[in-house]
Amino acid sequence: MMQNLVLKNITKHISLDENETAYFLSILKEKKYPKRSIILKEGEICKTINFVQSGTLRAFYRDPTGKESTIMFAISDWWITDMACFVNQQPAMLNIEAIEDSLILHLQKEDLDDLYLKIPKFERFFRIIMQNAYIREQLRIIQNLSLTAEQRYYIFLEKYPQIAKQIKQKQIASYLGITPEFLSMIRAQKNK
Amino acid sequence: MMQNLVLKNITKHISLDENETAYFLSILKEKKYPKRSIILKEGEICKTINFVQSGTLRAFYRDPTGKESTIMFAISDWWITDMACFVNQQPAMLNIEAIEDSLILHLQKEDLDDLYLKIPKFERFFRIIMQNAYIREQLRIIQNLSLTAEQRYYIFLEKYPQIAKQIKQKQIASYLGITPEFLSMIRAQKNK
DNA sequence: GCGTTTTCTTAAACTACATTATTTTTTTAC
DNA sequence: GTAAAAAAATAATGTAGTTTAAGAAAACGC
Repeated sequence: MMQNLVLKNITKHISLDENETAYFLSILKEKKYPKRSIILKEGEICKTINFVQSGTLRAFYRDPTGKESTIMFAISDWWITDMACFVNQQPAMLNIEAIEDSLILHLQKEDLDDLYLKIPKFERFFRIIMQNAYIREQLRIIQNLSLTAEQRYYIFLEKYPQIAKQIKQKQIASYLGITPEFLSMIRAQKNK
Repeated sequence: MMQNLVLKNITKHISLDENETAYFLSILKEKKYPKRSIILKEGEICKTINFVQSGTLRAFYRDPTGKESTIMFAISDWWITDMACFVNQQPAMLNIEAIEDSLILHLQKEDLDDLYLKIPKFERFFRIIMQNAYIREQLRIIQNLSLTAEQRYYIFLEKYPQIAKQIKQKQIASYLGITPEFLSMIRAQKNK
């Protein structure tokens, strides 16, 4: 079960033989996180990139006044980390929390660096993962610059119906960059 | 000269032998773009990823009302394309224009796909390029969500002083997601 | 070098969204 | 199941940034 999902994720982009599969699985560390627990806390060094086997995670930035901005959600079959912190092994800007009970596979920085050398196909795999992440973030920037909050809300609902079902409205609001009160107003409009 | 800059850019992350270098250079196509000329037009298929050897490019989205949002600038030593369009060979969302006379090296999609197979080290190279792009875009999202326009303006000036010197204020405004009039107000404040 | 076009500035009126406060609804903890 | 806590809704007031318009400054084309 554990193997299946992450291997299926990998083999969307590269194929692995038995040895490679065994080696890759051997460097993953599985860990359970109950709802509301913390996977990464700002200021800590982010040692792992994380695959969500089940559950839901949320990455958010907390500004000096305490205001939270949700940077991304990750559900089953997604990879998530504070990439800046992970790559450069610097203190994390982001917090990552479980918003449902979650089962996470951790891949350590050193193990990933080794993996790139031992099985260079993983360069390809993560090249594609990074490429997709870049494309996603750039599209989000375009939308944040050119659309109203209301338009962004309905696009979010369409694009991530699964996630929308699982999370609080205030978390959607903090992803859209608006207050929960204003999101409430947007939703009230709909029924006019 | 041409070789030097792009090779220097590549060898920051991977090393190439003579044959590899020659092959890589052979698939690049150099082209001059005078100021105000168009490298990519929305709706076209984006066939190349582009290295700026000299000059300055701007990628922007034009919404249905004609309002422009600048997505990125690229100066000497940067890679730029409409990545979503390039990767999936779909019609471009973005326009890319030269805002100075520019000398560009084009790398075609098919040639890059071949390159990944012939010299897999380039998977690593572009993995790192994509990773950095992702990190940059994510930081921009964090800043757009958590900072005021004024704060974003001064961060832009600090982070990209080179670019700031070369471009029009209205282009900075459209990168920050504000009107040129409001940027003028911000700048006027400073002198109080 | 000069007329034309584009960019920048200033200012008044406007709007999308924030803030604060109160009430209602939903979720959580035991 | 129930009390307490958190989330959502509603509404009044406030503000960061927009719009429109007009004049001044800078850049451009020939």
